[in-house]
Amino acid sequence: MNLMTEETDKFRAREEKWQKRWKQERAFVPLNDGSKPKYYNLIEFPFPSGSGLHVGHMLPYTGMDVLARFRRHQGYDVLFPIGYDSMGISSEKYATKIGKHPRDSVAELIKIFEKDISVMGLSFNPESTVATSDPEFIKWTQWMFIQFFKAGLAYKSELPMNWCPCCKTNLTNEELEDGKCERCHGPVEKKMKLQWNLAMTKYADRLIDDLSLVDYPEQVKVQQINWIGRSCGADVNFMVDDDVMTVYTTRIDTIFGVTFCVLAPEHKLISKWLENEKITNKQEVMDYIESAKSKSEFERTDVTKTKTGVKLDGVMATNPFNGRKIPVFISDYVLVDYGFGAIMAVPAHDSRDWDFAKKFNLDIIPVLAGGTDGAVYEGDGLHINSEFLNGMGKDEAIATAIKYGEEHGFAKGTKKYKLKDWGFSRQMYWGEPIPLVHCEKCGWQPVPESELPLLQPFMSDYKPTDDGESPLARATDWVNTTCPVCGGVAKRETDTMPQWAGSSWYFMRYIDSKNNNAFCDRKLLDKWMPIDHYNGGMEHTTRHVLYSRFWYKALSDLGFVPGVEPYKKRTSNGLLLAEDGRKMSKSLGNMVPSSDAVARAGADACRMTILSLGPWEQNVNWSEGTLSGVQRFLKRVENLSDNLTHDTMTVEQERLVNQLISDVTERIENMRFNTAISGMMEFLNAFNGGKMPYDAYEILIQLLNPFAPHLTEEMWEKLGHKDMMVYTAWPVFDAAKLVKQETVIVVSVNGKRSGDFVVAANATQEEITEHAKVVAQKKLSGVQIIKTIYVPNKLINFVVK
RNA sequence: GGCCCUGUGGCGGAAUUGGUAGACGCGCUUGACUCAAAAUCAAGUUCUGCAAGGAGUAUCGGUUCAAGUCCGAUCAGGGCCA
Repeated sequence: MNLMTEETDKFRAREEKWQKRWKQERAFVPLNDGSKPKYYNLIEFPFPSGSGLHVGHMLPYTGMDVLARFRRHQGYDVLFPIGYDSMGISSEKYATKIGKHPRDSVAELIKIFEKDISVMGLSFNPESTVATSDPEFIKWTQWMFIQFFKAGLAYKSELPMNWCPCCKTNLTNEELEDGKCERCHGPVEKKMKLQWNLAMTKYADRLIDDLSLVDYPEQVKVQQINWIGRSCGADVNFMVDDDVMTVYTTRIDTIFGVTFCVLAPEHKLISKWLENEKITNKQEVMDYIESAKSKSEFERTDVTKTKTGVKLDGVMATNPFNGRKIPVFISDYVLVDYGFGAIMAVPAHDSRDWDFAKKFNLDIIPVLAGGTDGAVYEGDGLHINSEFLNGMGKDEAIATAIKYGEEHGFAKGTKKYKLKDWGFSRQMYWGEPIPLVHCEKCGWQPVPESELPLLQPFMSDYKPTDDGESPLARATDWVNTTCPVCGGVAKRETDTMPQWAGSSWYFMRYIDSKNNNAFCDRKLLDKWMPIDHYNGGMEHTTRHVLYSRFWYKALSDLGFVPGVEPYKKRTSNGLLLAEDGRKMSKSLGNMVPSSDAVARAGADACRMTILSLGPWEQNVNWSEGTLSGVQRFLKRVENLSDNLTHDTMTVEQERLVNQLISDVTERIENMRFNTAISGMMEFLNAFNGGKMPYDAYEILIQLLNPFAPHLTEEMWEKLGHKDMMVYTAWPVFDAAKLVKQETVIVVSVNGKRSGDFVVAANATQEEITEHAKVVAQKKLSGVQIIKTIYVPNKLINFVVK
């Protein structure tokens, strides 16, 4: 590729000059004096990892930097911060790999990251940086947890957790990929352990309903709604002799078609029935339970696999609606932590139940009209074989059945969610210790606020233990403490918080990063929240974004933050892949480190290349060709500064300038950076071979500034301006000057193009029609014009026969 | 299996509400400059055809005066979920 290496040195020297000046004049520090409206522009902060920053990391930073600079030109007081998500499993793993303590490896990595970021000319506020591993930051993360604990949102419960024997830690469902550990890709086992939860499901309805208050891409909203998985259904109590067996169903209207029930292998009633010898095929049942343990949720609910299960001999349930006795099975396709871990099966109208009934030779009773014999029918139809529901449609039958069940006390209408409470315990060293102590007399008590932050003890060996306990459990001096209430003997909680804890509120610390008395001054929160624009990866839609929305709502209910939503607007960028179309990675050797690209072509060229590659939301491939094309463009812009005229602009030149302002403004606003750049290239091409009027050039430089801030500052200075470009007002266009003097009219016959002609913009329709007939003469001879369609300033179409 | 997205030259990609398909960039071809090359500048570059013309936005069908754009089916690729 033909990069101009001798030019690059010049570019680089200039870039350093301006970066230094921006820093000296605190150009990117918000004024915070109320003289301008605020704009909070946010990127997702990186976690410092060993592979360093490549051009892909720079994509969201650069795009949002263009917007930050654009908003400053528009007169906003802009907060555009960056920090480091330096607490959690990824930082710990990196430290382990290089054999250093995470506190040291994190500090080193942050230095490298800061350098890479600064040479790109990104306009982050250098005075508001935060790192989630800073003791001052941890203090407030822990403080917030304590508020949640006091409000009853944090509780301990025994849940089946995903135990990764390789990473020796428990993972939430969100940290699984295809049922395997997302970090080591190894298999995951189910393991029961007492752990801390945050009661996120309490907010499930609001997390769905409040989406109407925010501007997120439709796709993101849909994904969050599906993830939360709200369903309206009914709890129905089946009796098994004296035991109540409750099932959850969304189709209570099919109750008369129930021919069996299925329990999850972990269901509590099973162990009871095994103990009291109710179940007569004990060994078979126990074997099945054992085999289900090793399967992941993914395997268990895979609809394509054949159903397995065991009948519980000796157990019969009674359908409360008709008194019918039905058999009970256990099967692994029923999950213990959704609903009650128990379902009623209607084989005639559910394919999973159908498969199961066929395999075990069970009755199939159709209760909806419209099906055919010998096949499952999952469509709608009027109810049959259903006593008092006969003849009803779905909605009416559901309402009637719920009413009947409620009147008789064996069913009630309820809502259920797929969303689970947030498993908040981790068994790793490099996480915020959960700030609670357990006293025999007083139970769980929060660490007094004056003792925050509660840091982990220094441990040189912080590898997790083999038995699933946190490494902190080995630090007995630290674990043994006194009860903050009664002063008696107590033990500290040894589990730590997940990676997602710090990132759930970091954006508020940016606003007031050095405050010692509060996580953020309330007046400043009122001023800067909510975030006006938050851009980040699509992969965070159901994790980070949902967690932080929950966190914010919880703080809001406790009166600590204004409003109920943290992010007014959310956008997502695509991935920047390597030139070969694969993900950039060290091991594939296809990585383009940003520092390397800057060294070869300069920061301005690098920034514009990243944004030129394709549309914002789509995945794009890095291209060295684009890099050299952009560098050529920048060189031409610079050379043009020696080729300016002071002539007044022609009418056509004025139109081009106004059109450019209009286009670039609109395209930046809509994050269509690739076409904003190509628009400026077109503009330059329109002046090929000639001179550009001074005024036109000055506007081009202003529009180009957010993309190529260094070169444009240099040219701005060369034009004789003393002030820096950072706060110059954005150019405005005159709509009256956008009108073309002449337009090209396309002539078509029956929709097929047959020529075009140029006409004055003020020509009448009659003149145009006559002219068009001449142009299309060949195709119009010997035919009859039935209809003429005229699209003003664009096209005229003759419909002929 | 469900939900969602994408499919346009040799390549990356442009095309308000349906209204000139291929902007812009890369690459390539030719020319100028040069002993030569690089860089730069100029012209060209969807396919087919000498040309007039014809064909053309994954495939097939539909709606419309007019479809890359809207509708239906199919195929291919990707994402999220189960």
